[in-house]
Amino acid sequence: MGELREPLRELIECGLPQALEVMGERWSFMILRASFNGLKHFEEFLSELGIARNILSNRLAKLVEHGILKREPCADDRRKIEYRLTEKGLDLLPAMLALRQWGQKYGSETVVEDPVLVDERDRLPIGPVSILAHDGRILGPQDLWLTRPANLGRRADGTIATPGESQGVSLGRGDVVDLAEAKAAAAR
Amino acid sequence: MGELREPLRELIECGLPQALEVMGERWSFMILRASFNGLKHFEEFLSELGIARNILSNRLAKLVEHGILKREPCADDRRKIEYRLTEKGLDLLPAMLALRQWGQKYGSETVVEDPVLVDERDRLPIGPVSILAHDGRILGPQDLWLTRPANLGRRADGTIATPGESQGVSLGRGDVVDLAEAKAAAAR
DNA sequence: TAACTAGGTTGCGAGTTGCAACTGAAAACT
DNA sequence: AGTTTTCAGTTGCAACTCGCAACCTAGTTA
Repeated sequence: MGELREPLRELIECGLPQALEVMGERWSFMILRASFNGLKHFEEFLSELGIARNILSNRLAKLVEHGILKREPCADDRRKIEYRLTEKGLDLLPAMLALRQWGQKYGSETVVEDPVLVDERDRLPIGPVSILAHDGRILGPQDLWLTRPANLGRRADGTIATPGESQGVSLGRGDVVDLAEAKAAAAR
Repeated sequence: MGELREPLRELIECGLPQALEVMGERWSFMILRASFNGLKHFEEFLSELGIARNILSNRLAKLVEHGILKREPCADDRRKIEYRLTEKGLDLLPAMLALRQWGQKYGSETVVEDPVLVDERDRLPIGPVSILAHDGRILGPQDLWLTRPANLGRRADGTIATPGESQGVSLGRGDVVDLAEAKAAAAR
């Protein structure tokens, strides 16, 4: 594995900071979850989340500004405003579920009585949010490798994969990382 | 679909708040990513992330306290301390990747030259972080349904699935949510 | 011994957060 | 019509957190 160390460019350009700009704020994920749960109105969020009015107002405005929620006046009651998830907001579902599954796996209290997310086809609980290979295999840290776009492998049809497609994700730093080693180290 | 509305119990018990307690802090995810990138020492994080010393100190301590990183004095130089990911920390990889993929998908600048996460088997870029059904099918928002544990389906062998296993995830609120409807609404 | 390095801690100003009270418009009651 | 209630905000103020710079301490190097 060649030494691969780039001139340490700013890490601002890797997707994560952009995501955190909105979702890193203290209440954003809780509001997002409430939206996934079907809440739409200001006062609903307010009483459900126990957040301060001004913060909620501010957060909702930011989420709307970033295109995660959209703000529509209600037809039947013109005081009311509906905050609904956009496509962009719905796309945060994997991230939210991954976080929640992690929190649940390591959290102290497990409340089994709460409703459960199921596959509507067979009503069985969903599995863990997973990192998939291009062919659908589930990948763990030990299966991942960080490399330069130039060193990408070739697909069966001989075409070179481009990082942009299929959500190829940059880790943003010019270092080859052996996640398997990291995993081994974690095991002590 | 029966009306399903619980007495609005506190939402603190759903995994997400527990996750956010640590990872909701402003720099936690950036530090985590740096860890995945192989950074181990205080001064490395400091210069790489551009974070303030005191905040970094505080965040690292919290991450250690929550068992995401572990703090080990370096063998060869007893001034140095290594911060390494634990198993619990490694388990945050799907959440971090999901966030990053989202940020990259909707972010303005796409830097193609950055290194890319690949499947080490064939060196092809990884796919999107996905929500899987128990049988491995990839699920979208439209395939998900929120239900009570009592109404779970049965597996092929006739056993009733338990929410605890296979990362069944509670949304924490006693409301049945039709995510397909939400998706349709998002489309405008 | 002096200088340097790694990892913190402390003090200070600026920015955020939470709480409570107030506003202003639309709906509901009387 | 006139009062009250509801909805979604805004404003003022206290408490907390952040970022910056300076300082501190133990271990290493010259």
